[in-house]
Amino acid sequence: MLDIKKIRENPTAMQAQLDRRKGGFSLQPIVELDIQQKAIEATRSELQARSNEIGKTVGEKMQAKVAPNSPEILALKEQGTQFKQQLSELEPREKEIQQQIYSLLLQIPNIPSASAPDGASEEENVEVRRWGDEYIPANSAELLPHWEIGEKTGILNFERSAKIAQSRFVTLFGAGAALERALISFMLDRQTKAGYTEVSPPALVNSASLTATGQLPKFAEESFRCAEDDLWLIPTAEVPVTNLYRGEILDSSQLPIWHCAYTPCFRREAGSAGRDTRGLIRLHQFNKIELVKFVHPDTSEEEHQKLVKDAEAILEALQLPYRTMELCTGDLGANAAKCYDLEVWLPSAGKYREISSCSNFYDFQARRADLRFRETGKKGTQFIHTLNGSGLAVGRTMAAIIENYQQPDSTIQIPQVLQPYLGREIL
RNA sequence: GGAGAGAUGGCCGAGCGGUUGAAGGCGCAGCACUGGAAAUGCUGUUUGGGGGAAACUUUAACGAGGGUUCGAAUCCCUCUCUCUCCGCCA
Repeated sequence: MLDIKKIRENPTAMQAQLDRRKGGFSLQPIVELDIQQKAIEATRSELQARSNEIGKTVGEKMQAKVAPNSPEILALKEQGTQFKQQLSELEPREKEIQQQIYSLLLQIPNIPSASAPDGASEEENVEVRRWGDEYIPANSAELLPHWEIGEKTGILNFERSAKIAQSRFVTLFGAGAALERALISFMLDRQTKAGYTEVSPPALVNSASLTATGQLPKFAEESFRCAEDDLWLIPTAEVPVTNLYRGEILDSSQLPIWHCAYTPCFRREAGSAGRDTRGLIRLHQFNKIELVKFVHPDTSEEEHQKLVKDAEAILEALQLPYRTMELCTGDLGANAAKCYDLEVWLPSAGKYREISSCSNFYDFQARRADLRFRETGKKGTQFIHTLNGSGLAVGRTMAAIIENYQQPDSTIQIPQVLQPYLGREIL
């Protein structure tokens, strides 16, 4: 959520920054409602002051043993009733306008960081680095996509999963299931060593949580919902973990807080019919290790760079070729101010595919989540900066391993760092 | 799921219709005392909105939302959460 004060103070500058996104978001209606709201508030507050005064006076008279039904008191009561009547017209109007402002604000995306590159679409994302050798075998006919290898070796099963659930679900068998478990352990071990505190949060969250991180109201159709209970299946651990400190005021000495979490993630993939229908790339349920940071605003740029490094470290340890892309304003998610995507090399497709998205939200989520901190010993509060990134998506990592480590005989070599976890070298 | 109890400031805890943003204690910060500390004493110590350069001022908030009243932390209703007992169940 954007800062209404900043919008009020400098609407044109804010609008110009917002327009770097395209999409035609207008602050104008908010500005107008805000003016109305302030006018009503001034009147209401004045009326309330006078009404409070009467209440006080009556109290004083009663203490002084003035008879409750004396003309003096009755006159005051009458006045009070009149104020109350006036207030009862103003109050609902003010609330209504406040509600309108709030719901409009909830729909406005974040202002892109000054350093985010301008651009219209993903075409204009900027490659910041590339690591490892793209695996292109001499005889590319031998090269199989991961789902074919997976089905051949029996470690992935999509058909039976469709029977028990729907399409876009997978069941892992035997060494496949073990490989996933190994990856989860490896990633968590690695990130805990890097300084993140592991948490294991609920996988169902309420609407308030989804609103705080920015999935609601705009992306309701992307999440699975348990309507009876006002609970939703989490689309990412970002939601429960970021909400951990919602509504709290932390002390600056507690910052930064770094968490990593392994959770299943659930997405309806409503807008992606026909895309990535095979394999592990786009499932309704997948596992992910998420990194979430709560930091002092002064350090958030630096913390962001470190977070990207922590995600990249996993790919490097697994010896998977990748590139790091900085998203342009046209491809930036609605909540992010700045974002790097890590893309892993998938030989069967002959291209890089997103495997981690590392975002800095600045105070956008914190404002929605009322997530503040106080500088030790000082007065007043500020909003925390929140950041997160995948470290990494487990299914996509499996796909990348299967494809990049496939042997001519359709077996899969196990990356060295995973061998201690699996107790084998070949799968 | 049934029955009961409860939710107050960073924490503990009083208040149960009248000038209470809220006694008291703890904690924390500053000052005094001290060679330094402990102990002691004094002072301060919630947040949001509006106005103001500031001092300050006004308004709101005692789990959340409604209601009664001139006036609500205190009374009524709904919801959420916590605890105890019973039932059910991984």
